[in-house]
Amino acid sequence: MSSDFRAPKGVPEYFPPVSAGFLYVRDALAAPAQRSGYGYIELPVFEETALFERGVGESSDVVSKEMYTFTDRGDRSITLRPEGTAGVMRAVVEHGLHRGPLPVKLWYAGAFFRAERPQRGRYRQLQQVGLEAIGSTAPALDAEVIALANEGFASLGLRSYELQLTSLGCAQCRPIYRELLRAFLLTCDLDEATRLRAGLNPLRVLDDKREAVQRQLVTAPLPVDHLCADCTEHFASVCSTLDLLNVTWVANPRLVRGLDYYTRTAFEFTHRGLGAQSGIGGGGRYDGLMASLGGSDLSGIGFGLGVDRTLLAVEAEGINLPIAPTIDVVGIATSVLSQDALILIIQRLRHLGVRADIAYDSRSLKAGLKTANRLGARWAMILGDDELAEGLVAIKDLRTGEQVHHSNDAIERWAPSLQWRAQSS
RNA sequence: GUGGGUGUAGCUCAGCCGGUAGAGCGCUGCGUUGUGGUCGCAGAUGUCGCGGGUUCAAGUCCCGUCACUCACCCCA
Repeated sequence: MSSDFRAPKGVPEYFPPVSAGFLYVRDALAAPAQRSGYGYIELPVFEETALFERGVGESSDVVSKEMYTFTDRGDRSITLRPEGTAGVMRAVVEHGLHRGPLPVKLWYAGAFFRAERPQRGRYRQLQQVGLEAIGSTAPALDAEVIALANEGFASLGLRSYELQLTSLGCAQCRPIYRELLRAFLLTCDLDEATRLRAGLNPLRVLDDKREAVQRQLVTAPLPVDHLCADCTEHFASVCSTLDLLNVTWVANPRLVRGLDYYTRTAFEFTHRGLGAQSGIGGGGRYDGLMASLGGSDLSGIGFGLGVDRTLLAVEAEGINLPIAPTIDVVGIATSVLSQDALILIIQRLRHLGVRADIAYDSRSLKAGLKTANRLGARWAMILGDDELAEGLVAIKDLRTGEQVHHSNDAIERWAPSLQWRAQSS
């Protein structure tokens, strides 16, 4: 409170015990990809500004007003990545990753940055788990990607979320529809900012939350009603495959993603109970993106899942994640002599997979036990001159109060009994 | 960028119509000599966000400012 420094505005920080939940959620969201043929890709957190301008689209809010952009010492314009897809595509093209079997399947996790006004669930530094499958237009791949996101959420025990799905059309049918919508929007009574958006990117007006706007849009033409034959068939196939995979979804013909590159399949996972920021993940197909970045004309599909928001969703549903305790045993030495022996035994235990710590600064056995208890240990291991003389250690079960002695040269035999396994909720 | 709410102990918060600051939890110690968690007793801790104004007197009223927060816009 009275320290000289504070964390930058809008940046969430996680520390024990909440940070364990953060790691658990992040890993759970990434797990489905890792067993489905996706390889890990580690990318720079900053890129040339132009990559995002061209990839994400200059008319998107993300690029036009939410990027952390600065000039580096070589006078280059650099931007902290606001999303993951553009960077993945750049890396695929740059390193020729698409010259192997297609589709190229990659997953990533890390921090992204958007210079927005922070609020609940909306941060300037956000954590995302994402994946991309590049080089195939197969609708079954769209379904796989969506199903993997769904599995991630479901594996956490989340229930009150919803998958919304639509198709935005392709390079053939979208431009025609776009003009149709633009013409329709000209007949509406809109404020200046919205009118401007209608001119630049009319699709974006469709999911405006304001009722005054939505009221005028009830008769607006919708993308799904103006798909070409190919897109219609593709979308129908995606839907039926999702049904086959038993993934529940609802059609939202007004769903529009915030990034300009999406074509055909677009989806979003929303959760009630996060406040105003309901999106916990989303993605879609981006068939023209790679070509627009100067690479081959390969299509792709992917998603980004918000780790911060998913953690909020888990909390909102009151889910107890099966998180293992941070330690099983705390060792207490009651004399200077026994201290060295204790350090060695603790090290052995750690190597055998027991989570073990030492009550370093406890001035008495009493204080040591108190420390062990407060650290959440299930057992205390006591080593004093008496035990040392007989080659023993005393193991006290802090829950029952029972105490037994073990020989300290048969550690392998009793170490397994000190592992407290996490229980699922 | 726009609007609302809130700033008091480490945390959650109380403090009425102004009278020089409190609770619970947590923390430290004691109650056993080598036995914690329960219980009992004792104790420590605050620029009452910051600056100004009104007043004999301001945590309390007024103005400004900063921070946090929720919401709009937008998004994960």
